[in-house]
Amino acid sequence: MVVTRFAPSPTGYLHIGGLRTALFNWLWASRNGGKFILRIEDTDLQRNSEEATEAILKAFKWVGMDYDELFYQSQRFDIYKEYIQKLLDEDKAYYCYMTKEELDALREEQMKRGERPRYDRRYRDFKGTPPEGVEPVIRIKAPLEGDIVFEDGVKGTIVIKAEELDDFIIARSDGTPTYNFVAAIDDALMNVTHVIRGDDHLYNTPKQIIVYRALGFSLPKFFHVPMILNEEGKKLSKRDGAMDVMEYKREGYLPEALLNFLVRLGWSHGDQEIFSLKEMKELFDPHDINRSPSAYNLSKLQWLNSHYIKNSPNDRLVAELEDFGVYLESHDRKEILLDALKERAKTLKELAQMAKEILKEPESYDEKALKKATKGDYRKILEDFLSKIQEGEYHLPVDFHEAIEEVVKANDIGFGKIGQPLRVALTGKLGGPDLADIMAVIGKDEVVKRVKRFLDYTK
RNA sequence: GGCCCCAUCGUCUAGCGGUUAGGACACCGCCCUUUCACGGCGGUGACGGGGGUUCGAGUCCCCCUGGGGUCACCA
Repeated sequence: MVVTRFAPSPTGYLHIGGLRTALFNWLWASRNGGKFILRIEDTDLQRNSEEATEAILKAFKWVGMDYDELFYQSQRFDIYKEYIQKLLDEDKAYYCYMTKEELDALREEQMKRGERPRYDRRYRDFKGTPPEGVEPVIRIKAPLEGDIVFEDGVKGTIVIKAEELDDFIIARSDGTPTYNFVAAIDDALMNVTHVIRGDDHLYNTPKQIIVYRALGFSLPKFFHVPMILNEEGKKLSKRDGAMDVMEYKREGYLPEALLNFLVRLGWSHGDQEIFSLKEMKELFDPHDINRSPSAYNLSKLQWLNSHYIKNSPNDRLVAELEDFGVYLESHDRKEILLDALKERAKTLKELAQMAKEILKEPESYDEKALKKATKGDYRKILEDFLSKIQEGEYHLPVDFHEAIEEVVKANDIGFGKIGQPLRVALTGKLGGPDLADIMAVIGKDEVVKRVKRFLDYTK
């Protein structure tokens, strides 16, 4: 069975790059009818926080990614201890009594000599009496010579010389195990078959392989996914705007748009751009992941988002808009409103803004729009229109449309002559949905009220 | 700096020795239209440079250049 996992350390929110690797793992498990594990890597008691874990779980929930199992490494220390002891017993790991200060000094000296800083293995075969008052760390015996070779599903064959590695620490002096050790143990114990992760982990892989071998575990397949760059092609950082996945929710993005955007970063399927969740699950294959890093680009995300908004049923939009302060549930013209608006919104936030601009009478009139709207005999035209609609029943867009047509005909003018002043009177600015739709949404009385107010204002 | 990875339009990418180098976003123009959008049609625009291999290289090899990653008692 295919088993994948996403293993974040809870030190902050879930960021966009993390979400993509999680997505890749999730999709691959799903495609194979396998299992997707979420594993919280909280072995460093100093750094991780419960809020961060909550934030990650919340983000998963928002995008709709479900996991089959959830683990916290902090609850598995007993297991790790057992394996550390096993390595100690088998002489594959050892206590190292070098203090942090001594290590720092060694590093500094090595740097001065132009060497690569690393532990010199001085306690590897230490048989004497340990120094007093030093709580030792435990190091693993890494191979002294040869190469560590593995096949990466994205990058191809990776060869790391043994000299590049040192006897890295598997347990801190306080007894807690470290990342490279526990990651390997858990991936093995949880029967993870495909490790898909950021390529910043490429160098951890040989270290983890050392652990696998020392314990006789069989290796999973590795896929190291290139990082996501910012729009300038540099490393993505907090300054590049939205890093937190939940920020996209706040900005009015639909989760399916975000996922669609992310799945196409570093992966493609011919010329296809739009992928439903179902299609992603059927088509995604980590073997097709690109070898080169890709840059984040907001306008593509916006395009995708507007696509998904356009294709959302109105009742979904009604529900989504409540997060943005627009409540349409009981509005009897919400279908007309939403149909007119969803064609032109890039985000839910914009959609909400546009809805508000129609539902509420304008607080002010845009200066430029005012100039354009108050040319010629706009007053007479608007007054004609007013007396026209005050006579009869006007409810549907077609009713209002007819009213406009009649005024146009009676005055022998173009549609624009009444369109512009009417639009500004109604919404305070140029641009926006069909006038007849707007009027049907707000109703005849409100139309009359707004036009009168406009006439008054421009007197 | 050592080691490693990467390199097609501005961006995401297709390409897997022989293509007028294709698509998408963005941008520009035209059409549709009461406006703004949507939509339709069209356009600008790329194989980083230099050597090889080959009858023939975006595709294979080497070098350069340029990006990126990594060198913790973090993960």
